[in-house]
Amino acid sequence: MTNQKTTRIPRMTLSRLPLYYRTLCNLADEGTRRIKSADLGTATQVEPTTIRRDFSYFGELGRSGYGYDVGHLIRIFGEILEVDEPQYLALVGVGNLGRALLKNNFRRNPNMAIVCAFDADPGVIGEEINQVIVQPMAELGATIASLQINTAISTVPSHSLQQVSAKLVDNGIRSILSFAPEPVILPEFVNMRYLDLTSEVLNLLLLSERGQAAVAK
Amino acid sequence: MTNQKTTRIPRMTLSRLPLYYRTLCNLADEGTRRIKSADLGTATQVEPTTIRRDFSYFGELGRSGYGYDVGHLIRIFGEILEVDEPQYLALVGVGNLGRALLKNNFRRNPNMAIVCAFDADPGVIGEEINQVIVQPMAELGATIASLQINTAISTVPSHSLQQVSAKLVDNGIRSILSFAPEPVILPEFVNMRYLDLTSEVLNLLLLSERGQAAVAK
DNA sequence: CACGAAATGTGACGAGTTTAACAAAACGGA
DNA sequence: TCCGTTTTGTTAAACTCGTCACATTTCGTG
Ligand SMILES: NC(=O)c1ccc[n+]([C@@H]2O[C@H](COP(=O)([O-])OP(=O)(O)OC[C@H]3O[C@@H](n4cnc5c(N)ncnc54)[C@H](O)[C@@H]3O)[C@@H](O)[C@H]2O)c1
Ligand SMILES: NC(=O)c1ccc[n+]([C@@H]2O[C@H](COP(=O)([O-])OP(=O)(O)OC[C@H]3O[C@@H](n4cnc5c(N)ncnc54)[C@H](O)[C@@H]3O)[C@@H](O)[C@H]2O)c1
Repeated sequence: MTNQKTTRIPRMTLSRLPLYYRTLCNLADEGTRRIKSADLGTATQVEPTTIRRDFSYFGELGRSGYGYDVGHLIRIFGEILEVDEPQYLALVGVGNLGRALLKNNFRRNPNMAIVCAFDADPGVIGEEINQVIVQPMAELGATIASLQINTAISTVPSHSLQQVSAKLVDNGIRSILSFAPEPVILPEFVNMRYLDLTSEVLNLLLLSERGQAAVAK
Repeated sequence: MTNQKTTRIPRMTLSRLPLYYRTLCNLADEGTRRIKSADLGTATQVEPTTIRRDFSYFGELGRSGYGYDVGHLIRIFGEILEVDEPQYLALVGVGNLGRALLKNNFRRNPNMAIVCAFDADPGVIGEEINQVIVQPMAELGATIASLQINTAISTVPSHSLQQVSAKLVDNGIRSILSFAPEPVILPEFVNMRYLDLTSEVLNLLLLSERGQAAVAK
């Protein structure tokens, strides 16, 4: 467990990588070959200094007086984000939100896809959405084992989350993204992440009121 | 730079308020009258010390040797979050995601609701979803003016975001939550917030790989 | 009413993160 | 090739946030 040789990359830097990657891909699509931190800063709304520091954790990616090569950055970040490695996901809870995710199914990311879906409601089981057939919960274990999936998205209601996530973990899932804000108790090795749409809206409203005076950067 | 004007409330504290509020409401529903930071900590998965520090920014809300009065906390936080003030929202882009938001429509928060929806697709316009009729973009200005709305959710694709958000701002919207990760250029007084589901999943995968190589160099 | 128990509110510290400032490096035109 | 300009990578300082530790306050009971 003494894992000291790997250069430790700050959590905040890692969390900005997807943003950088996506923005760079857009720029490349528009034909942009090179970019300087200042311009990438206006595109991403991140301070140029922060961008340069972030990039520096992955080596000397740029050239002074020139900037960064967009293609090179995309290659490097794509490798770190493992966008080439197919990332298969399971979905539990095919309601309003689950259905939306399934219909879109990350169509812009060819290597990321929900490949199986589960629900407890007999009225939904068997339905085919975007080439994925909704399966009963009883088949969850066998399916994710055979597909070797270790990451799941949960769009079940709060009151089912504890039970559902425990079942997911029992069957080998190690990372869960939940859209229900219910805190759950799980083994420490499980990576649980919440995405509460209601809180996001509340935060938007909060920050827009109070941040008024103080945001003088 | 002596910025000791109002007691500035840390951003992280504010972002936890919705979690506290919801948890406290659940506790109240179950009949809990009082709570100590330790128990609220296990319920929210937040360190008790952090909870006490957070609460302290809003005054001395608790009593030593006793804990906090649940009803009192709910009142205080409800006021800060303005849950009593109805928060009406506009939605633009009634696709997969927009439809899901509209169908659910924050049903657990009685004072927060999407009250109007807009789309450019004639095939969607006129459709009624959860008592909201999808309107054409041409009516956006008049509708949000008459309803006095200043906050919007955008679920239009990336390539439409700049155009759509500019139109929203022109018509009085001051806060936007976008599900498309496209950076846009808007006046400074606009509060723009992104919620990129793809990035969220990538982050989940990235963080779960801590301990494995991936970033060695 | 007094006293041990319980729980809060906060000074202090440290880890993590952002930002300003600048020296060094590389570009590109003459 | 030379030189002013541009832009990076990084050092150091500022800032934010979470947690320890504990003095303080209040509870609840004998
Ligand atoms: N859709 C939104 O706009 C929105 C907004 C805020 C929060 N949320 C949260 O997202 C979550 C999902 O929202 P939704 O609108 O899709 O809800 P939904 O009710 O439409 O869908 C939930 C699905 O989960 C299934 N389910 C329930 N219990 C289950 C179990 N034990 N095992 C397997 N499947 C089970 C149900 O059959 C249903 O299909 C909810 O927790 C909700 O609070 C949604
Ligand atoms: N649904 C997902 O799982 C998912 C995942 C990751 C990202 N996203 C992002 O969320 C956004 C919405 O996703 P979706 O699946 O709902 O897409 P969608 O294509 O189903 O819906 C988009 C809607 O916006 C409308 N629209 C397009 N241009 C418009 C314009 N100029 N004015 C008004 N309306 C316009 C369309 O008519 C359509 O109804 C996309 O940017 C997508 O990249 C979605």
